Amino acid sequence: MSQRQSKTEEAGSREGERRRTILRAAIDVFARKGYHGCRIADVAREAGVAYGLVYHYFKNKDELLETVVETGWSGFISRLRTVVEGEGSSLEQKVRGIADVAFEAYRVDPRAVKVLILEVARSPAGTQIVSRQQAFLDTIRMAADMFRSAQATGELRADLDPMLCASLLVGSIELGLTAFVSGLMEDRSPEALERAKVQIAESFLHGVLPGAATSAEVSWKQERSSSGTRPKAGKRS
Amino acid sequence: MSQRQSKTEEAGSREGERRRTILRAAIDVFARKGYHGCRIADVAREAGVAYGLVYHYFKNKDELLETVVETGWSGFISRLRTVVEGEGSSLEQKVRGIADVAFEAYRVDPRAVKVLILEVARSPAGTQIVSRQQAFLDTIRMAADMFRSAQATGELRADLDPMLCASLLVGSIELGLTAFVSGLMEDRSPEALERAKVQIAESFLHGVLPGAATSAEVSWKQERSSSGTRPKAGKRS
Amino acid sequence: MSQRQSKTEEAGSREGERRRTILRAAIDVFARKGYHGCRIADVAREAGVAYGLVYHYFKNKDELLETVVETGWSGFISRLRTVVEGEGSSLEQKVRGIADVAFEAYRVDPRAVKVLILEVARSPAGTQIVSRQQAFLDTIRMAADMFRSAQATGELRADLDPMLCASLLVGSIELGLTAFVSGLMEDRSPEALERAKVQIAESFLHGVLPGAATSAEVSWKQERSSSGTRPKAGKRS
Amino acid sequence: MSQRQSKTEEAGSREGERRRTILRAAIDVFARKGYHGCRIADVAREAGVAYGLVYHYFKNKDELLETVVETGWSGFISRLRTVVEGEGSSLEQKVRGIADVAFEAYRVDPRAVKVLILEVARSPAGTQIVSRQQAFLDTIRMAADMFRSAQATGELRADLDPMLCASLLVGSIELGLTAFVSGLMEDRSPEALERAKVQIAESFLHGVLPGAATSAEVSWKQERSSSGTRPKAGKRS
DNA sequence: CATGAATGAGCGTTCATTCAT
DNA sequence: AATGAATGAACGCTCATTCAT
Repeated sequence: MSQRQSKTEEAGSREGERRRTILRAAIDVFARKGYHGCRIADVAREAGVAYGLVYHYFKNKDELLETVVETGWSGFISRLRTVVEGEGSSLEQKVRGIADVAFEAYRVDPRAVKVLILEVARSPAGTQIVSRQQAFLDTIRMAADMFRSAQATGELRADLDPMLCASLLVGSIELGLTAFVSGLMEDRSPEALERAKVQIAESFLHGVLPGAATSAEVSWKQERSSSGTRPKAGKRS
Repeated sequence: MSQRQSKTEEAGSREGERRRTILRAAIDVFARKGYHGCRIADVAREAGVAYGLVYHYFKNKDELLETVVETGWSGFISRLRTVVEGEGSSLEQKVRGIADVAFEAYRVDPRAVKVLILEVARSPAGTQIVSRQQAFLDTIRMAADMFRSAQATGELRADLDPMLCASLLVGSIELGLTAFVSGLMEDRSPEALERAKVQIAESFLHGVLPGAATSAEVSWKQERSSSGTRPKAGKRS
Repeated sequence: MSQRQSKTEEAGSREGERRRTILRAAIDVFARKGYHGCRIADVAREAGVAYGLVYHYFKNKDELLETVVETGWSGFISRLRTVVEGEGSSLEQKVRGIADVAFEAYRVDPRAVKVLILEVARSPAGTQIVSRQQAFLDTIRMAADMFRSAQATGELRADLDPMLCASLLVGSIELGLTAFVSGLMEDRSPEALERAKVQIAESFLHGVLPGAATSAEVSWKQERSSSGTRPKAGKRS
Repeated sequence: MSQRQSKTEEAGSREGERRRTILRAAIDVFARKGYHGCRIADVAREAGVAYGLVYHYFKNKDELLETVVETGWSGFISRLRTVVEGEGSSLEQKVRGIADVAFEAYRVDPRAVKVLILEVARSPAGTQIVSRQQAFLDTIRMAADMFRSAQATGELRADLDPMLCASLLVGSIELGLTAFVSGLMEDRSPEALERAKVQIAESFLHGVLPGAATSAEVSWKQERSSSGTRPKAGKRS
């Protein structure tokens, strides 16, 4: 930001570059072979740096994963929080916002999402360093709080368990993304992603909201039912 | 059951007993520490047998997991298939049946379900022996087929992607179970499980079915709002 | 020898049969895969008996080899001793007799010879149980004694080291046999073996005897140049 | 040799130094306890390096032996080839040259020769990696070719099998060396070695050459009978 | 900072040997 | 005698981590 940076800052940015290279390599390798299935050497090779350099920037293999997770997760969480805490927006908008954030994260960096899903979301409690395990659960809790508040304002049916609603939403989104990650969905175009996002959000809302139809439902149904060739997607004819 | 068993059966059952003991121990240990986080010694200790005996019954650590998975999965899948292929039952019934099977499996053997979820459903493709990875995807595909057929008969809205519907259903159930597995749900009583199951199925159906209310919805809502003792659950044989 | 055998002897012979079966299997397996390269299970399978039975007849794996060696070697050594100590026979006759014994042993049981050569003749001193190592060296020493005596009677040139003579003879015979064992000699017919035996003996005698030609040399040369049917071999009982 | 070495050479020699240290240790340990009788830990301890370093330089235990063999054997074979293909030298000279090479190799590094003899020359075919088994057989084949050529020029009697001649020569030399390796020969002084070498070569030549006496025989006999360091066998004064 | 050689604990697997039946 | 399940020490190999340069 300032015109001149101190030496430390310059070094920091240069150092940061290396650090980021390694982090990037770690994400790719973790996504490809999994945390347990790869060696530090794989990360170093992928990053094009010397073996030992990884240990200059990261205390150990675990911290490497920890950092990958925190980096990826913190951005995700903060964006999520912005959506969830958004004053003046309805539950509907918030739910759609959550789906937006998740699918956008996947669009921007699918491999990072894969790592977050595979290595963070699940994996035995015993092995887990607290922060990792917590990260994922916190997301669900955050959503649960949102649903609890919505119940207080009457936006959500009172007979539903907020924690379960959160699990359903997150589970739907996660397995929706997993369908792409795993190759179950053959069409991985941006349009297909967009459609999936909408279906997930609308189905969920439809399932849990008190009223019959959501406000966005009309346009959604119209869009979907009017033509078979997606006249509006435009991009890839 | 019969008064006398043939020698083969006796021997078979005796040998099978040990084998099953080890398998059981493997499930518990895998559930507790994860496949990568445990050693063969842990399994042996848990089973109360000598180190080498594990290798008498299983070729190696991987085959041990493979067997755990196949054993647990095959029963699950066959029960699932029975539900999905059930002639004369509506989509609604099938969806509820799927939730029944999944939650019943969890009720009977939560640790086995945990292993199946953690070690099978996800984990890097590279490491995976085909059968493992496939097992989970096949489940989703089976559900997708079910939804495709339902679209043909008009039971499911034509504007939904069947594969995505399958992902949503499976994802909802899986994360619902994960909420219990991970401890997010504090109340793990049979009643709480039952409630969760119903909520998941109904929310999903609500979300994707063409009509406004499902046939079970009235009683469901009543049940929920009137008492916590499930006066009507009835189903469970 | 007697008309009736005691129970013990009968049992002994039945027991001996099993024992011999296992021993035979051990020889074959050792010959095929080597002592270190095979497991007790291999021997048991080859013999068609149960795993544990091997341990009824032999204390451990090492004793099994020990027994193979002693059995095979003792007969060989005693036949050798008969030849070497033969009163009234010349050095020439003794040397030819040694070659006879060795090649006959190979003709009768090539695999046993292979084991003796591979597992006994050589192998690091440290590992060796005394008897094994000694067996082979004793053979050489026996031959050395023979040569020493022959020097005393003037049958062998005085300027040769008897121990070395023994090594040469044994080495020639052994590598001659190895040529067959290893497949270097393509023609493994009895005639080819016979010819090899003669060449080895004659070349050795030629090389170390004082005189120009050995007494058998004329007939040998004639035999070689005239016909392949060994008109004179005669010896073989 | 040059005053300055390039960095690469320095590094190469430093890395090579460690590698050679381990190789040296492997030779010594293999010679002492045999390939099967020693553990990697023994090699590491002998070399004075950490366990894992062995695996830094060699892929596995087998490659370690393979390298020992190839290193030792290649030099031996190439020297042998020089002798065998030597233009203008007679069969006599070549045979003596072969003995020279073999005994010189033993003089320079008896333990390496021991390993080559024990672990390479013999050992069950199944276990053998091709190169090992082949190495030894190639040596015999090389000698066989030499003898075949000698027959064509009349230097060797036509009635002898060249392959067998090769086996005899190699066998004589090998067991001659074995006599030293195994301790059968008590006197292992350079002079004793020299005498053994001469006796082996002369006896062999005597045995297979067409003429009565070899050209070197006179001097050989004189040397043996005249010299003051052992007037007449006299055992070990 | 950068490199990669060096270290050694950890773990999967083998297999000789014992033992209950 | 015969069987094969049970035992556990032994050992090869991996790989996270440290260290000298």
